[in-house]
Amino acid sequence: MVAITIKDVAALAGVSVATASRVLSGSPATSPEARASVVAAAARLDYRPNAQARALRSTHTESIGLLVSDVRNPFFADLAHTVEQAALAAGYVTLLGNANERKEQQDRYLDTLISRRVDGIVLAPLGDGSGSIRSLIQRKIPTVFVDRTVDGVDVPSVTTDSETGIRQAVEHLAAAGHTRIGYISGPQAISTGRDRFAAFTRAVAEFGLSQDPELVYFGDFQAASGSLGVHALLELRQPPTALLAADSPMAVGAIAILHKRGMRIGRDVALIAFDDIEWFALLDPALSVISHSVEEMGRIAVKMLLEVIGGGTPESVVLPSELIIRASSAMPLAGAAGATGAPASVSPASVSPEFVSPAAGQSLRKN
Amino acid sequence: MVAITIKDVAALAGVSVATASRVLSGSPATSPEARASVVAAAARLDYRPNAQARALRSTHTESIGLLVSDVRNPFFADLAHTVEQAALAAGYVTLLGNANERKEQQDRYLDTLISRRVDGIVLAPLGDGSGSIRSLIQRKIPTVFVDRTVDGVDVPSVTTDSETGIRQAVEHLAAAGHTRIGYISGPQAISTGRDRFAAFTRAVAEFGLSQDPELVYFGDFQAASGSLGVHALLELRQPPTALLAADSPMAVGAIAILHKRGMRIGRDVALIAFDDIEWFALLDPALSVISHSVEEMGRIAVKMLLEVIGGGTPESVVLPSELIIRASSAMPLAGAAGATGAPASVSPASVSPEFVSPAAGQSLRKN
DNA sequence: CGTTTCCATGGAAACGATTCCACGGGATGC
DNA sequence: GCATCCCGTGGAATCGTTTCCATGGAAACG
Repeated sequence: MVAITIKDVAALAGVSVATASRVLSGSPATSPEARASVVAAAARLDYRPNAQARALRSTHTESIGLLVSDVRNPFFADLAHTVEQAALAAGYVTLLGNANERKEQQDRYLDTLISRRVDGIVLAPLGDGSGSIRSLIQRKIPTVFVDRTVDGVDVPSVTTDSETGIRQAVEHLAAAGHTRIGYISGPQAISTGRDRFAAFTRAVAEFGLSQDPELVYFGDFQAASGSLGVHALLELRQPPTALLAADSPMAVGAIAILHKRGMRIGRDVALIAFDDIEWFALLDPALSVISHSVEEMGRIAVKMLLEVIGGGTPESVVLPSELIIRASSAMPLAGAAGATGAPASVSPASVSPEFVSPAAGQSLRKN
Repeated sequence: MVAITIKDVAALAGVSVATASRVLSGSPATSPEARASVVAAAARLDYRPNAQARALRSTHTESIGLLVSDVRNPFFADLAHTVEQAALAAGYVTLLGNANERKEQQDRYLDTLISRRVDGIVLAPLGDGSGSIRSLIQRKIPTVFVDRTVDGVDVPSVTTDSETGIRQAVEHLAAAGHTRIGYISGPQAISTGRDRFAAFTRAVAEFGLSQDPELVYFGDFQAASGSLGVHALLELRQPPTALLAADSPMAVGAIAILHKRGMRIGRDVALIAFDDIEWFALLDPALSVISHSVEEMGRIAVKMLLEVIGGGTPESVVLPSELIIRASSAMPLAGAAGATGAPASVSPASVSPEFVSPAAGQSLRKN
């Protein structure tokens, strides 16, 4: 770790450090000769400016922080990817942190991002406005929330309107004759967990389905709780005939346990997941999902953050969600009144043909 | 962004900055009274030390960099997670970068990590030893390679022994009567791409299977190329009866295109993927995989990096891989000589859906 | 030709922390 | 009771860079 400093460059180039600095940071007040020799010297020594020192003096770092709540959740992995690409295009490098759905870790990362003086932060927040989130606001560090919000904290955000998609899903299940829908909810400490649960509650009431509180299992947005949720719901005296999972990892956990119990998805039980993940369409039966655009969310979040950094105060954006019906929920409930009843007129938002076509519907052997 | 510095804390506490610094960094040479008042002042002002300034003076930052080649690849997402947890346990915070399988992005991230003076770097390298990797070595920045290596660059690494798993997979397919295995390879510019391809070539020769070079498609480890690969392989005059994908995203791409073409995995064509991803077992048929432990890889990588930071020179570690047989490859090739291993010279071209017997095993119909 | 303007340059201050060094006073040793 | 040691403390140097300010020489102008 032998350090090569700007002094070495200046010495080799035969100029002062001030001139070397000017050349290296592209100040116009330099002569061609100085420029040439400094550039040559820097290249020859493979000089890398010390970002700490640079950031200490000037107050921007050309970097942003992105703190997601779980990298292993494909939704956030995709989000990380799009945010990073968008930021790169704008000349910023993205430091990615993983809160792992834990408040202490979120606080810890937030602290390091703050003390590393990133120019701005894109955050999928967790918990309430206490702890490091409060500091973030007080310090007026440019921040935008993504996917989630925090009550009482006034920060521009990009979120999804869960209401529409969930309403469509419930409507669709009701039309297929389901009256008892099991809901695997996210935690109520997270805005998306609350919003989606509220939307579900309203939809169930609206379509006259069972409001039995036992039909709701509160998970933590991670896979294991999806398994536990299915387990609990299927043990009920009157188990649900359809399941709705509030995010994709919980859906994965749900599918795993359904397999293990020998339940056939799409026949013995319908399943719909919030979040559209590439390979959900590859499952057999393909999984019906409530889809929303990660790419757009990431792109807009970066755009908004740049606005905040530039001193603006952008309006929050709410992106739409929509139901995509595939085979996991396409079949009417066996023996249900629904097949003959009025709800048959319900027309779902969108059906992607390739996933419910006879080709995909052909029988595949299962192990 | 009003800055609260240690000066403010010292002033409020009524001590000098030197004393404040000592208290805040836990130096023993402080009096209880000083400690109390400084801590109180810091809390009251919500003081966060400026990491830049701190790192400028002391030469360590308590942070490591982790540069993965593709966050959206679940293998790397999992790796990121385990590395991050292991590092956190050791008191380091992890800055995650995503090279997106592109050398320029890798160089760019490496540069920023270097100039931010991380204490060490865990890198899944890309390309040859040129560019920023060279700088890394020259500067003697503690580094360990993970998953991949770079020829001619002497850095401790944690990798997987692809040979065993791939040999098992080929043996297994040969035993099932397959003679033409299509291989969807990774790029030859990446060590794992080369190693796995070489292992495949050797295994195919060893078991007397077709060495037709047309049976190999060179992809780029990303999903789209898996689709292209399947497409190309199935268009051959003599298409393969089994497919082996060198990583999981390409396997996903492969599955998608197989579905679209109406090919039934496990019956019309066998499929095995390198990398075990949680939900591969949830597919129907469940996917046979060559498995290796991400958790261990991440844990060991961090342990080795800490050793290097501490001045040691740990030995490189090679982790085992093993075949896990599931339904996607479990069925013997119809009309083949059988599972005894003697590969008969049955023309694979004769295999088409019509000839596949309704099958042993509990065949489940799908909706 | 003399004065002003311009501009590349170097010296030095500043950023916010850590840390070396010197100092003073209380406790200790003889 | 005097010299020594220890220890908490403050002043100041330091890390590597940017940037303000002064300088001096060349160009431009009258």
